[in-house]
Amino acid sequence: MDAFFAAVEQQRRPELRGKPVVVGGDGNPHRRGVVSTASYEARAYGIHSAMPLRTAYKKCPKAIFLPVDFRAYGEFSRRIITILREYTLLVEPMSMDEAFLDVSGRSEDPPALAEEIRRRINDETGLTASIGIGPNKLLAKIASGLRKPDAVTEITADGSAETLRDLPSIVLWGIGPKTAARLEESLRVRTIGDLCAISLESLQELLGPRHGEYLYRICRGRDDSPVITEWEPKSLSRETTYQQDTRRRETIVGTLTSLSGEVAADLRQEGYVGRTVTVKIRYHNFKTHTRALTLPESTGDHQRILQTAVALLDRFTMDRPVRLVGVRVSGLTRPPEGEPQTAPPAGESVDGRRDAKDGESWSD
DNA sequence: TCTGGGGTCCTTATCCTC
DNA sequence: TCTGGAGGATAAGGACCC
Repeated sequence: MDAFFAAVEQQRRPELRGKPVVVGGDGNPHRRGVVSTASYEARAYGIHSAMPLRTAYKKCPKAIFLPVDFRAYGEFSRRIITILREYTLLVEPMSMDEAFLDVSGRSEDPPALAEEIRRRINDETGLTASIGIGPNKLLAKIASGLRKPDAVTEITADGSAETLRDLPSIVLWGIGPKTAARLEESLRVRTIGDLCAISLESLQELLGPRHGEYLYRICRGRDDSPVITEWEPKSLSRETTYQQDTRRRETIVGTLTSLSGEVAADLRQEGYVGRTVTVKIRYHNFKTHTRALTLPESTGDHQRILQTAVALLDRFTMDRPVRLVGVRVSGLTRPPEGEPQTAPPAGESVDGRRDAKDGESWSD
């Protein structure tokens, strides 16, 4: 979808159409937060995703700044996914605004099919989409970004080498700013064509065996990854950035309490328990550290997660102001049939003996 | 001076067991 | 008893994606 969050806001509030709209944070450009999505009108001022809201405000003070309304965007997303599933059940949602479709089982001409899907999304939601067609996910994804907005673009197997050759290496999945810089500095690689000229061994020496081999394949347009219609999460987490850095332990413990509760609620809702608890601390200078502990058994219980998180907090040096605190639970599994995913509320413990033996009182 | 939040995967180091 | 791997689990950090 093109500028999805901003486009939804402009769709449901017609007075915003044609104006620079910036969606991000809590909608206050004087507080901490970054741009999630900028409308095309806002992009004309140099505003883009991941830019600090304060910076965006300096570039265009008259832009309309709005908070992120995930619920509203999720509704549009579901409507779009429903349309897509009419064409194939092999739909892999990548995020709220992006999905892969495997239409190799359909007989239509792919561009005609894509054009029909693009038109139906527009008719039924008022939003524009850009669709890429390719012999694999990698090339379809690149194609979708070549012409935006509201376009259908195809990369064929035969034409892929020529199409890719002069594109900057950073358009490839898995090459970000750091890797692009390393490739340029060490190997004078700037385009995908440059990358194709580098030996497998050189790439692996620079970037490691896995990443090197991966880049060697994708710069040639090779990708055999399947369209995955559903997958299991590996971790669930919550984190928050303070509006002002803090060094008060009570404040941080309070934050850990609410974050742990939110993670526990997510675990319960999604039907998982997890074994490893990780606490993340970002200091005022943006240095970010984690401390993790793997428990003897999985849990989804708020108090157990919180107790572990507080113990982990004590392993950080609290000599600098903190700007972000996070809690993550990983090593997720489905709890065994018939067992509660979380401890029952205080006074209803079914497992009091173990609590007493361990000397742990986390029933309150 | 500024730099969100929710994820995944990889690399490296360390410890432990066989 | 000592030594050296192999290999799994855990922990920490980093790059990347949307």
